[in-house]
Amino acid sequence: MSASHTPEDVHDRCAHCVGRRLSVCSSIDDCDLAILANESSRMTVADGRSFIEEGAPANDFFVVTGGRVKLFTLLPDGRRQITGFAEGGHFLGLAASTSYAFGAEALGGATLCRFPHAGMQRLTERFPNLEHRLREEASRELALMQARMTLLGRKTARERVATFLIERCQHLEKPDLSHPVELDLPMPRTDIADYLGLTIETVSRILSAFKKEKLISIRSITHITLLMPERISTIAEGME
Amino acid sequence: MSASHTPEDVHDRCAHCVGRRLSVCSSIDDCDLAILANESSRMTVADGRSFIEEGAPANDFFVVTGGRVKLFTLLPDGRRQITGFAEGGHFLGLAASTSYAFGAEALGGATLCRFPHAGMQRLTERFPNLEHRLREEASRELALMQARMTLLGRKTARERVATFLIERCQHLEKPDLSHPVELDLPMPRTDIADYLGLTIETVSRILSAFKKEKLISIRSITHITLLMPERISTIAEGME
DNA sequence: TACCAGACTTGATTCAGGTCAATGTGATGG
DNA sequence: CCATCACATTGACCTGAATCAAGTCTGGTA
Repeated sequence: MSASHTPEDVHDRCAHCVGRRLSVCSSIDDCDLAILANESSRMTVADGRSFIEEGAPANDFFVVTGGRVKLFTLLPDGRRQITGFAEGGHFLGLAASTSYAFGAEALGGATLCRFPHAGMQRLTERFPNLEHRLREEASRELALMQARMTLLGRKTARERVATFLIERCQHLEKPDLSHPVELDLPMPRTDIADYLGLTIETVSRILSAFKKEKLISIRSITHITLLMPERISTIAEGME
Repeated sequence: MSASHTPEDVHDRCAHCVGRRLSVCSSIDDCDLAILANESSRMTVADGRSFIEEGAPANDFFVVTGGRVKLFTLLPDGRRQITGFAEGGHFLGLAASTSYAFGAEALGGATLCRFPHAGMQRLTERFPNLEHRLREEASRELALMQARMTLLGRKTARERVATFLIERCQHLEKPDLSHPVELDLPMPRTDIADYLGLTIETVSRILSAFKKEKLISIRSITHITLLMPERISTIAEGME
């Protein structure tokens, strides 16, 4: 235990963390939380600041404990593919062997919990269930990526934007497509475009088209209401 | 031990399998091979036959022990995205929660080793290292998918085809881009197109263009020689 | 040897989405 | 309250890849 924390402090840090509810940390018993806390450290990242460099040696895992981050890969000439957005509870760093396969930066400020690989290994040795939980996390991510590859390889711009809107719905606590849904889109259009493999102009045009078709209403740049979520979902699946 | 196999048989089945060298099975000691064999069963799949149905309950893992398979997802109207090709040693089935996130079928005939989830769980309980190995496998796959998303979202047709050719090189035993490389492309153009998010016409045209530019020579439909692998690699990275 | 079917290539044309260029909007600070 | 700046929208035009439509090649078979 460090000089700056009593065991109580350390225990509490993990006990009240979103990761405790949502992430891999749930596989550790209350009584062992101090061990978990001792292998991890908190950090905050300011808006737009990068905390994982693509290609850098992969030394840490991260859990997003607050705010949002974006994950991306770059081509040498600067073209960017955003491979995902992550928020509270999301586990980061599995897509890496010796070096990270992606970069990551905060989207409007984020807090993270960092687990050095060595510490994580001590944890998995002590709590075998954690290793299983990590694999589950990787599996979930793999399944998502299958869908995203289909989006990028085979869907039209309209279908991509519709899929994005529906995805956002499903990140809400009670996803329900049978009634209008209010969405907050915290990322700029550039990020949406780079996530969907489109340009900002195309994203903008399609949102405008959806508005004209009364599928959505745009209350402000970040605040969109899906008026007919089920129709949008149909478009998203390419069945329109 | 079953009626049809002596323990020796069972042991040998795993001992001489490519999975033993290349796949997750390498995390189990020689002396325990019989246990591994007892939790798995061999199967062969004829060319074009499907053995994983997208959306079906995920009950098994598979190791490719011979031949090749293709993995894909479908849209309701039949558009297809091939998410990967797998050959000897490849572990399949991690991209699934309760149901498979992808379909799989043999490409020119394949042999597989099937591990029911229940049996795999018994194995991971007995051999904790195996669970770690599964996670590594998932991480490797995740890293590959990052690159594939960038290809599908941000690369031009020319860059995609070049990337595909270079990827094929790297599947050879001694990848070396400093000299001409002979490649065998066992998949039809349709599969290449569905893998790259293009049409067969575009794939065909670009291969023809590469031929005209003396970057490759096409000895037969399946047999291509990369004359200037490093130039192709440069194109693949978008730096041409 | 000729025929056929399926896979591939090539060419002509179209079109979805990109590019380039204004214009609009809304938050911040003087 | 206006100027500024970054971001978003809209419009005109262009282009890379899709689509549509012939050919061509290959291997199997009779």
